[in-house]
Amino acid sequence: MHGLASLSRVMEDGRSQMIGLLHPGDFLGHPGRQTTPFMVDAITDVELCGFQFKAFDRLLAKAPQLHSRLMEVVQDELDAAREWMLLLGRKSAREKICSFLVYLAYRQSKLRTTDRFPLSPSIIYLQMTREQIADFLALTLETVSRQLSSLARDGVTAPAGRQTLHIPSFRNLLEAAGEDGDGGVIA
Amino acid sequence: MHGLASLSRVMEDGRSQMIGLLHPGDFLGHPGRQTTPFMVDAITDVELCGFQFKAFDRLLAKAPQLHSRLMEVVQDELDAAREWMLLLGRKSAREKICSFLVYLAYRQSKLRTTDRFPLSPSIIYLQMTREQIADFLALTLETVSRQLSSLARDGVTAPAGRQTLHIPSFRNLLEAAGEDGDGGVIA
DNA sequence: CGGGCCATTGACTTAGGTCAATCTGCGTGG
DNA sequence: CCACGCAGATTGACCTAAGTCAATGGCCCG
Repeated sequence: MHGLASLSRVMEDGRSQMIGLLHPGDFLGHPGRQTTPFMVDAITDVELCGFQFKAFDRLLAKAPQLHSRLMEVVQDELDAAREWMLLLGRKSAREKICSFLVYLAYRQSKLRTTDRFPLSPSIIYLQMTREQIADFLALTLETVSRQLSSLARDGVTAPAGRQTLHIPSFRNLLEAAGEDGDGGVIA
Repeated sequence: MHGLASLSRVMEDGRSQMIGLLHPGDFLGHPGRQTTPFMVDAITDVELCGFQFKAFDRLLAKAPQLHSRLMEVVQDELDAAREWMLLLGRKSAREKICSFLVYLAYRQSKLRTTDRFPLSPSIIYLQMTREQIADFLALTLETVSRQLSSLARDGVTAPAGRQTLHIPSFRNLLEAAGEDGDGGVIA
C-alpha cells in the first residue's frame, strides 16, 4: 500500500541479485503457493495488505474472472523479468542506469508501459541507496555513482539532492537507455 | 512435441539476449494473449501442437482446474526467469556455462528441479552452436569455447564430439556452477 | 577432394570491478 | 544551536575478466 520493497536472490557466497521491486499495488507471493523462493527486503517503511489463503481461495471460486486477472498480473511480471534479462545480459552500465530511471519514471507516474510519453513533471525519486541500485542492475555502487555523475555532466539528468533527479528531456533519457521506441520498457 | 526452440529479445542495434529455451512439453505463448513480445527461433527441426483460441477458452470454461494448472506453468516460468537473472547478473563465465549444463541435464532427464541427484547416464547433448549458447548466457562465442575447453582440461567434462558431453561427476559440475545445494537450479 | 561452417586458439583492448582516500550531508547529543 | 560522527556518496588509481579482432583448424556434405 505504501513504501518500496525489493525481491532478491542471494548466493551462498554472498553475491546477490535483485530480481524486482515491489511498488504500491504490486503482489507479493502468488496464489496457490505458500512461499516465494526469494528474499524480500523493505527499502522504505512499508505498509502492506494481506489475504488469508482460504478466504482468497473461496473468493477465487466464486469469482472466476479473478483468475484471468491474476494470470494477467503474473504474465506481466514474467514479461518484465524477461525484459530485465536483456538489460542484465546486454546493456552497458550507462544504458542500465538510464533504463532504470525510465522504469522508475513509469512506476512513479502510474502509467502502463504501453502509453509512452509524456512524463510531465519529470521528477524521479530514487528512494534507494547506490548500493541497492547496483544490486538491481548488477553493477557495483561505484559504477552507479560514476554513471550518475556522468549523466549529470552530460545534462541528461539534473540532480536535486542525492535522491532526486530532474529530467530535462525524457526523449534523451530513453535514447541513452538504448530503448528502441517500441515496447522496450519494463512494465 | 519434438525439437528445441529459443525465445529471445532483440535490440534495434542487433544485440540480442535469449530469454529461454522451449523444450518438448513447454508452452509457447500464454492463454488470453494473442502474441508473445519476443522472437522465437527453431534451433533444431521442430514439431509443435497448436490450440485454437476459442476452443481452448471453451475448454477452460468447462475445466476450471485447468486454470490453476496454467497458473503453475506461468509461475514456474517466472521463477526460472528470475533464477536466470541471478546467472546473468552475478555469475562468472565458467559458472554460467556450468549452470547451463546443469540446466540441460535436468531438462533432458525430464526431472523436476526439486529432485536433485542423480542424473544417471550423465550425457549432455548441447544441440546448439557456441553462438547460440553465448546468446543464452550473455557471453561471446569465443568465451563459451574457451570455457568449454577449460572445463574439459580440468576434467569437469569429457567431450565426445562437438555437441555431446559426458559428465564424470555431477557433484563437481554443480559446484562449479556456483549452485548452493538447495534449489538453485533453473526449472 | 574441395569448400563452407563451426570451433578453437592467440594477442590485444577495454568496461567495469576493486581498493582506497576523501567528501557531504544530516541526525544527535551536549 | 552547533559541532561531532557516521553512513552514504564521490572520485581516483589500478587490475582483471571478458570482449574484440584475427589466424588456423577440423569436420561434414556435396
